[in-house]
Amino acid sequence: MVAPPRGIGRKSQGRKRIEITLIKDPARRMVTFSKRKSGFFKKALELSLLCGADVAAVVFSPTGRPFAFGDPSVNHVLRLCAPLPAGDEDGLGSGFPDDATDGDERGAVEATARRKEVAKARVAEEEARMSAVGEKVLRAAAGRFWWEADVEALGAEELQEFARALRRLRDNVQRHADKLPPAHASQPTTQLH
Amino acid sequence: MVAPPRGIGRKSQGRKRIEITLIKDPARRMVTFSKRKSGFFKKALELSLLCGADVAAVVFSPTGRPFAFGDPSVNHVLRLCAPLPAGDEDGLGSGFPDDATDGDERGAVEATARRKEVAKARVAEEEARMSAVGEKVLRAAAGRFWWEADVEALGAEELQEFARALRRLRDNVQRHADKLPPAHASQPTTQLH
DNA sequence: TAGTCTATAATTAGGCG
DNA sequence: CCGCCTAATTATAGACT
Repeated sequence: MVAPPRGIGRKSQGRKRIEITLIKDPARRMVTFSKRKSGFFKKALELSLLCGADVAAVVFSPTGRPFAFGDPSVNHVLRLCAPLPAGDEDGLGSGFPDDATDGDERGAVEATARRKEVAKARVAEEEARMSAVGEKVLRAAAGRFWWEADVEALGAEELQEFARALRRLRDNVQRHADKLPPAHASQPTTQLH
Repeated sequence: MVAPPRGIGRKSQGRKRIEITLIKDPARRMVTFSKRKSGFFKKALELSLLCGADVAAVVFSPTGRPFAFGDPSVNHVLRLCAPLPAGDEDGLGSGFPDDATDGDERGAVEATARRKEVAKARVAEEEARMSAVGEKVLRAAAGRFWWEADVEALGAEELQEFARALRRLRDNVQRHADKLPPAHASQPTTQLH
């Protein structure tokens, strides 16, 4: 625009702080979604370029539209998650919209079956492993509360895993503690659909 | 060199601009990766919270280590891509647990290395999952382990106390971790040699 | 629904412990 | 690797187009 508005010429108050909670107004929510989706994918791209990391991201808009980003491609990255012996469905490679600038693609169906299984297997193994550490901690806490467990009973590696888990959990708790106070307004992370 | 103002030394020169291209120095690259990965996942979380969108992201570090974020969970989001037809599609089953077979697209040596990384992946995924505030898959902790506590179900006061206990335990763990022999605890990244 | 613009909030490069 | 700190770079909420 050539001539900036005069009179009440307050062009912008600049960015305002907003609390990270579901935006009620659908319209504003979509605008924010659109902007942040762009920023999100941009971050994904920078991460892959700067660090040479493989990155894949899938996001469903509030209205259910799928968007995806992948470097080298979503399928490529997801394939890395599944070192499956059977290459039976090698013909996939196209199911996902591999660009951030798309919006109306469907049909990641073929590749999904595989991803689903892999994810399931991973979760199972991961839980088994963690439960091992968890049980050891509980054993070390015999009679007391788990948070009073005898840490010295853990090995170096277990200790590290344990510490990581704790840090994560603690941050998680902290995060919720900050925005819970408001009487009864808080709501679960996601509940759409 | 220009003599810096004597007296109190400047602690930092502040952020410097960098061009978005592969960072040569491995060490620096990993540092950047860690920081940006955090930021990236945080953006993913905010996007899901603000817009009630389902988001899933998988990232492989420069060393091949996998990290994932998912709200409500990676599996949940990916599942949205496949309405899972009535027909049986769970036939795969083989999973990847012990089938040493990997995508030999990278050679035997690297394959072995990757296997070790995959073992580590359990923890990474666990962390990512816990960081996803809306995690509902593991939510029904009835009979689960404390480390997957349903944070959202806690009241404000309980939350504070919980966080306090957590912090205390974490410090305790950290304290012991420092005393442990530098066996293999000092190299969390687990190089693939 | 997607660009533009502005002022400000948020992220983060580089250093240190 | 994690956390903290500082200062500069980015990302963006809000308002329009």
